[in-house]
Amino acid sequence: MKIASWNVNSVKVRLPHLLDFLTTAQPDVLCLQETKCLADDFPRLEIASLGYQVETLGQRAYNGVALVSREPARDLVVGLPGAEWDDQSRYLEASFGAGDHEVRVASIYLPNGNPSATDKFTYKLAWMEHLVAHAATLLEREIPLVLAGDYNICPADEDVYDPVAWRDDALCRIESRARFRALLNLGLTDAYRVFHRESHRYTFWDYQAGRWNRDEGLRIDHLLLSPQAVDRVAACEIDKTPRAKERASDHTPIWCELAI
DNA sequence: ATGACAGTCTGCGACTGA
Repeated sequence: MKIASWNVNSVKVRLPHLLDFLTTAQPDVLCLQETKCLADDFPRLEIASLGYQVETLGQRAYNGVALVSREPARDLVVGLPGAEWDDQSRYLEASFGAGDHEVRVASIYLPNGNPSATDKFTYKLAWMEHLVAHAATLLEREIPLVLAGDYNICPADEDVYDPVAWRDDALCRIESRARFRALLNLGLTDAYRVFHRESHRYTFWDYQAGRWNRDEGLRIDHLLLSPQAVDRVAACEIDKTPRAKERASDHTPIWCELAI
């Protein structure tokens, strides 16, 4: 089972690239973030024509997450449990497959948190603490679990093109990294680092200042795996193809293959 | 260098993002 994650920065604008990715990469489940549209406006027909169905939590103009899948999603959880005060569309979770083939998947759009001297940073940290608590609950199920999404966290300096310049940014602050490590300390594994030890591998490149052409980016999109998922993971790659296209998202997809 | 991004709608400038 191939599970991918991609912050598309508007699903309407990115629809041609999205259809292209579904056709070429053939994921079984694709987690989307920053869809930026209401559920009623989601381009379901075009996606359905490729044999995929959609579950989404959307809002106007900002945020928005979705699960695009070949099989129907089961036991949907809409919004981050325990964070019912959050009115932003940032979390969607469901099961795919049945019995020994069941995988629980979440599409996560974690708050950015900048500027880090404001309540936006407080909101990010609070949101992360709820995510840690919920992840602990999910891990008790002892099933394959993939927490996929735009975490807006660079786990280490090697995940940043210029760690000194980014040191005080909400994506790199020690408070943000500590909470990301709290997820790992629960027993979750960063799927990309199972297969790749190289520094300077990115999933995001800012639109400004020629960051893409200079390969100056950030690794902020992650697939976190439960022990039962790590036992089955066969590959994890960042697909840079979509980022190179005209009118691209500033993020590019990351995917993993589970032997399920 | 009076610059150099992209998306949305409160819409032709402001807000948000990373």
